[in-house]
Amino acid sequence: MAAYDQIALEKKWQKKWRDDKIYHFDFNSDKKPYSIDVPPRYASGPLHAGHAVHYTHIDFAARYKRMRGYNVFFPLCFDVNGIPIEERVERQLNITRKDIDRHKFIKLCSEFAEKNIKTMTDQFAILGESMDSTIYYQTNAEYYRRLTQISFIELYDKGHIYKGKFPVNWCPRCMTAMADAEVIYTDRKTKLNTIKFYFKEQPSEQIFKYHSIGKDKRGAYVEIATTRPELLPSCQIVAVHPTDERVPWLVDQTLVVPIFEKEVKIVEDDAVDPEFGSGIVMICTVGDKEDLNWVFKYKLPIDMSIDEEGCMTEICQKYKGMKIEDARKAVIEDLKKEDILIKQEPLDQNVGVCWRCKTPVEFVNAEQWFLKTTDFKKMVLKKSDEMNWYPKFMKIRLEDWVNSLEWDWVISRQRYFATPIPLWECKKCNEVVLARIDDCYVDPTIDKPPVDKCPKCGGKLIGCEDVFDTWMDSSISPLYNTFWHREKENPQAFEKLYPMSLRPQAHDIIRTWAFYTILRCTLLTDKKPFENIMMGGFILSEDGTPMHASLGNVIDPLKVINKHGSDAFRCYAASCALGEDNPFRTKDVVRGVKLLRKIWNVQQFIKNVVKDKKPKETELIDIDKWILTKYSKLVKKCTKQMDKFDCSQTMKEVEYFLWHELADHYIEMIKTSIYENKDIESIKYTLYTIGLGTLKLFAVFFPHITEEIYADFYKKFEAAKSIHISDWPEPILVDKEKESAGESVKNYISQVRSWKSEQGIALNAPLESSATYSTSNYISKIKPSGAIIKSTLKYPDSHEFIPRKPDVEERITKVTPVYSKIGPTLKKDGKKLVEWINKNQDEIIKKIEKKGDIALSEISFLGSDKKDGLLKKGYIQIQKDAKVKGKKDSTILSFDKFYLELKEK
RNA sequence: GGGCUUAUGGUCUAGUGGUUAUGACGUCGCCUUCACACGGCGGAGGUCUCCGGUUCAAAUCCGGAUAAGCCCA
Repeated sequence: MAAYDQIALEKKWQKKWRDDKIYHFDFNSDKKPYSIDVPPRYASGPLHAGHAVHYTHIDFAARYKRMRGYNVFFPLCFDVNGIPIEERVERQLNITRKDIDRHKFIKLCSEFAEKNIKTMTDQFAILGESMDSTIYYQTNAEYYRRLTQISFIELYDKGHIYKGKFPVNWCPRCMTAMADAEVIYTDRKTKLNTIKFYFKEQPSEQIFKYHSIGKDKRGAYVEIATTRPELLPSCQIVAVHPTDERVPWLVDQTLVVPIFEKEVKIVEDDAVDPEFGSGIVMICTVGDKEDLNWVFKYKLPIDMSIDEEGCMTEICQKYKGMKIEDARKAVIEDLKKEDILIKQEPLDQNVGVCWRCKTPVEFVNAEQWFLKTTDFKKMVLKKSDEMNWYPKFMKIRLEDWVNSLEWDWVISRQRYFATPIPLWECKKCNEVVLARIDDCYVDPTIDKPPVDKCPKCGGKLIGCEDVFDTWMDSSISPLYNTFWHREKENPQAFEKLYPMSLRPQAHDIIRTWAFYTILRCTLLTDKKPFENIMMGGFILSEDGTPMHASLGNVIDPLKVINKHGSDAFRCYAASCALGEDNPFRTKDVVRGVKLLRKIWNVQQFIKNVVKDKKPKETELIDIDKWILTKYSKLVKKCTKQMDKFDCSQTMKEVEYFLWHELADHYIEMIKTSIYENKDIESIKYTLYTIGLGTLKLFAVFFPHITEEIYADFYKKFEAAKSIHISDWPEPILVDKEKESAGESVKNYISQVRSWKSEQGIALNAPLESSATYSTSNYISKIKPSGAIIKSTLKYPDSHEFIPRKPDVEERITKVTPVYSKIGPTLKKDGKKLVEWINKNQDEIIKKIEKKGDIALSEISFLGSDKKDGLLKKGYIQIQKDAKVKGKKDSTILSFDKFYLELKEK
């Protein structure tokens, strides 16, 4: 027997596949293309087990389609722009991007990413992913960024881009916009100030019975608690929770903001925490993230109290120009003087600060570029309807997102490591000059504009320093993959490849990657970007928490693979249901190891039986027709399931078939025939066909071991040089009669085996059984396989199969109702009948033993005069005594559907 | 707070209205059998999260509750 070393054979094949270019996408092929819009892996670090599972799922689809005869486009790609990489570089070197030269910083980011790309490329190979590395891209390359820029220029020309103001996180000390990821939260002690907001008009007297509402010489007021009194000038509304008992008195009333004398309305809103302060809160533009939601919900004006330098703005009147902290002190002093401050209490607060300098983060208004999205909701929904979603419910998430859109997409970022926005602006009149499409890729911070000076006023043109949101790059991946605007490289490719066949992705980025891709690609091409979209779920850690680097619970797939092998890891991956969250289980990998060994052993058996000649189709014995029918049904089912990307179910089915139907039943049954060289041609043909077929079904999941077995045995008889470019198996035959006969033989053997086990008789011990009795129908099913039954169960050769009842006294022990028959026909009466059957057991048994059945007309409440009986109608099932008397010198055992006569010892 | 999803033996999981709920891991018992003891055969182990409803019949359909996951620019 060949030695089995999973780890060694995996290494061998990974190298060979690379050398032989097995997974090559052929641009000149006549085969139908199947193009996969692979998620470009983000280059901020190596893969963890979650990523590994996700890409393995994509690989299953790629391998399946390849075996189905498609020319599979499965690129290797990486996403290499944006904040997380910048952030990691900054943290590693403990600098900010503003500390060093812009282009030097970009280079550091790029070097950091390249290192990770190299690691991940190796990881993909080790995982056995069948990507074609000759179709490669990374999103920070000029060839890719060029397309991002061209897409922007086209969208600009179509009028979908505009410039506007939008609040952004801002560190007043570093003087820079910040991404959410750069904001960290720390606990801080601050003061909660309770302030009087006077009513504009005197409210009804009844209101004063409630808490936090008062009256002084200046009039009636409500108490509002705030930690940020310096934001009073940008207070826009005041809100209470809808269940608050004061709602009827407060909502729609007008209050006057102290000091600034601004009038604001009171609204009711779920988002108010009734436990905080007085339960009445002021909403300012814009103090924190929550305020931003209010802004869009109530369409509030974005008047800012704080500017980019952390100073108070124009609207703060006499506080204008003060630093935030100074302004707060001054406002509190003034409130005290006016007797408007009721109290100050210490408060523990969780506040967002700049990760580096720990200064509290503010929101400031910044000039931003927008891509219109709210105008295209219907278009996106229509395109998403034109795609097949797997699983379907994921589409609802996209729809809900699209329907909830309230503002357009801010596509500019004040960052460095990303695609530059390809435009220049006039210093004097703000006129925008776009780059020429032919000049892209351009970097306006280095490159000259296409015209020397402003075409409108002759002013100086300044290169745009903003860059694009990373999603601007990744959301045109279908356009890059299909050679959009790259006709020179490959003139027919776009026509041939767009829309792409499959978008695989994870469900957490539906609102980003899926949405933006559908939006942009449709705006640019009028067609949907892909036909099918497959959503992977999350891989949780062993303890059930989601796997995140920050939680410290990530599992390194290479550690698992070094110990158990990639195929075993892929077995775990295959067991993860599509679209659902799956906890990682080392146990499941170990189970994979067992399955692989089983596959290996079964295949060794087949090889030893079939030997060195490919078996020809021949006259088949019953048992072969049985297993071939089951196998053919398996192939059909697997094909159907794989078409729906249901890998977990497919692997389960193949595994069950191989391990139980084939190994435990079929092989056990035919062993003696092989040793005795009986029916050998039929068996060889069956073993070869099913051996190769199941190996192919498994090849999608376990590329290494299947290739090894294929190369070692089947390849010399088959055309394909690798199992992975061989054809997906076809059903061989479906013979319902023989299938049912085979099932009877299987059940017969398994029942007698169980009985032997119960009796403590070794399974291979001889059993002195002289005859099997049953109905002629049953006997005709199992008798042709009599030799197999005898040899498997170790009966003597003289054992007979007799088509009649043995000479026994039968006794009915129980009559049970058959609900599936009674219910649908009798409906409400069915309940009574069931009750009656269970109550009158003895009577029913007696009658049946006497007359054979009970007529429905005998059961009074049914009111039936029909002659049909309970048994005839199938309303009841009879259970018989397991122990029956036999003839002299013998015992007769009763099994389900047959009797077995044993010689008395 | 909103949307979507999930809840099944100790653990993970299949389950498509039909009453005895699938399989794996673990566990217990038996069996060296010539592909495999990392194997085979068998057993024990379940109020199908909870509360209502629809139905002759609900793990399954509907409503509500609870808990968990993802997303909410």
